Amino acid sequence: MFRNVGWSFLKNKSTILQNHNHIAKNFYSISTENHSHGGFQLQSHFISLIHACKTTQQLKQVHSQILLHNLSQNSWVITQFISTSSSFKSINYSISIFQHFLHPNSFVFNAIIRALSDNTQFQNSISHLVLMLRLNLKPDRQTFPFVLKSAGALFAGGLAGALHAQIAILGVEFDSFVRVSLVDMYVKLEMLDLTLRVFHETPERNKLGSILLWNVLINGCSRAGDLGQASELFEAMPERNTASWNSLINGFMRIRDLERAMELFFRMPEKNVVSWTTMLAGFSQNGDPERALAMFHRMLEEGVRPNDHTVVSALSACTRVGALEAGVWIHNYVSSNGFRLNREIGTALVDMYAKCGKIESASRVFCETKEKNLLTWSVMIWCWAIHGCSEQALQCFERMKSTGIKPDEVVVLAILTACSHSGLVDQGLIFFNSMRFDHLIEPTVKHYTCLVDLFGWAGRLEEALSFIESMPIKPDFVIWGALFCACRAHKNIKMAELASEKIQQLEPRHIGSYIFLSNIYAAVGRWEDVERVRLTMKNRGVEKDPGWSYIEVEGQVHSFVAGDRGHKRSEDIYLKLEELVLGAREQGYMPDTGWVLHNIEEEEKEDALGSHSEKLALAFGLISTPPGMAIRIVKNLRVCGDCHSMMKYASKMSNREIILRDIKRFHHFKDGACTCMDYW
DNA sequence: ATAGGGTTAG
Repeated sequence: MFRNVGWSFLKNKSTILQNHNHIAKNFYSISTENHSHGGFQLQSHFISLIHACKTTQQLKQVHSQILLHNLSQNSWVITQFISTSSSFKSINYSISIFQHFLHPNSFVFNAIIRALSDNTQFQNSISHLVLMLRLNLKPDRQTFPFVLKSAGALFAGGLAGALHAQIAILGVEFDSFVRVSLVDMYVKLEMLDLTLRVFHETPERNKLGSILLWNVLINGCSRAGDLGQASELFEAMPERNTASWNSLINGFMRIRDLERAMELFFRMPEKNVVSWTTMLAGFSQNGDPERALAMFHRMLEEGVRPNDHTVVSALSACTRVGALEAGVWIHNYVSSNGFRLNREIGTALVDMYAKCGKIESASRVFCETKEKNLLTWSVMIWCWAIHGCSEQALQCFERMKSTGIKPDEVVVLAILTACSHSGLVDQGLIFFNSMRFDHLIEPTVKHYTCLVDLFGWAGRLEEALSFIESMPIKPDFVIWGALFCACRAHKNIKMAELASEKIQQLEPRHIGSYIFLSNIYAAVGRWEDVERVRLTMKNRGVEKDPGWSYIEVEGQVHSFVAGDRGHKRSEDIYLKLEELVLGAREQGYMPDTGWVLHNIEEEEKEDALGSHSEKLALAFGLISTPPGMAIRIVKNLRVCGDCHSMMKYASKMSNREIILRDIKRFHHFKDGACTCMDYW
């Protein structure tokens, strides 16, 4: 009878309460909590049984015994049960046990609130605090740390004050655990002034043992980018541990001060896996994936075992530079060192393979990854999209929806991108409208840009323009840039000039606007206008984006900038390049000087077009890999049109596949053609 | 007689 009484919390809370009161009146006397000596022994016996369980399977066997021995209403046993199944990530099992418990006391509530918080059901954990208060049960010092963690994780700023007040009312404000959690919640909510206020109100703050409080605070200052204050606190604190150092290092990494971060890292007395991971992730995020990977190998040499975070960060570094071999090495390392292919690692591997040009391997790992969330699906769909595989992207999207996952604005953006790369105008419009009206997602400027690409690719320029003009939000320079690219591809100079004007109004110092304008003049051979733009740009001192290309050869990543002569095989590279140009000319290649503005400074020093970073990487790839082997190049900007054309010739002449990733998409060159169909 | 807080990632 007891077992059949379930609580469905989320559906109707007032029914729950009526249920509870009814049950309380009628069945309280049959409570099986047993205070006799024999009952205590039985209870202890089951608690040790629960603690001995290693899997949910075993736990379920103990559960059936608990039911047989009439202990399913014993709060001591049930508390242990909830915590243990939660630690096995079987949160639904924890919830079910809780729901079959008729008169939960504060211990049982604390257990479920903690379990929900530990299993990222933050909203639900707060709902249980509310329920607890409704049942007139007093939350205590054991309740709040988890509730506060949930509020921080939910970024629920509106809750902060109410929880703080409740804590004060219940008189647990100065419990050290509650205190740390309170400070940490304000940190997560990015309320630095309140964080500091709570810290300064803490009487114990200068005593030994308050290290956590200081660490949380240093982390808060680091997140807020106030490294001056973080450093001061670090110096002033009564004692330090590895986490203190780690938090400060992370802060310097966040403000891109690699030197200070490194200095601290080398100076710290003891490094743990977090220290190494923080450095690795910091290098990777600050555009130095090579040093990031070096960190990974160094930590292995030092015998530090990486954890999931480390692996994800290392894979992300590979992804940035297209280091396929390094990525495969990490994949092997993970498989043979007892790492589980969980959601985080699975997603990172999918991203790595796809962005290194191995879309089939990405798809395989995606299938092997059993735990998928919205992010996992988004990454896969996004990858199909940038590879121009719109059919797979659309299929994947439908499969995602059929598993019950609701699309968000990011995944819709991926789908629209897929449509625009394949000219699926009508299909794209259907998704766009479905996003707004079925899923009630408000489109962002990025979605509108995608639609402009969509019309543009299909050559429907008038529709693209009227679409921009009818947008409910103000068009930015990126969207005009999209229109501009469409005009260039379809040689509509009048509309291109309009777009270019808009771009220059919105972003007068942005190099893109000059490049755009120069490109369009070059496309129709108005060379004096090209020169005029170049001079304007020079006079205004517009800085160029440094363009670089990466290529991995034998597990080693080589990077090139335009006009680069720093590589040790530089001479051979330029010889090969000359040979390529000559060969291509015989086949009809003409240097497309409309693209020189990409590297205006080098133009003065070098033969600008001829030494773009992607061409150097290509030449190096050709001379340093065996014939027939595919060449993979990663470029940080959009590939230049002249290089794009050269790649086509090169793929034909060398009889090789060239896989080039630029900032926007993948280009697969084969037999003189590219999968992007010359529109990107 | 039940029990707990911070640092790294996509």
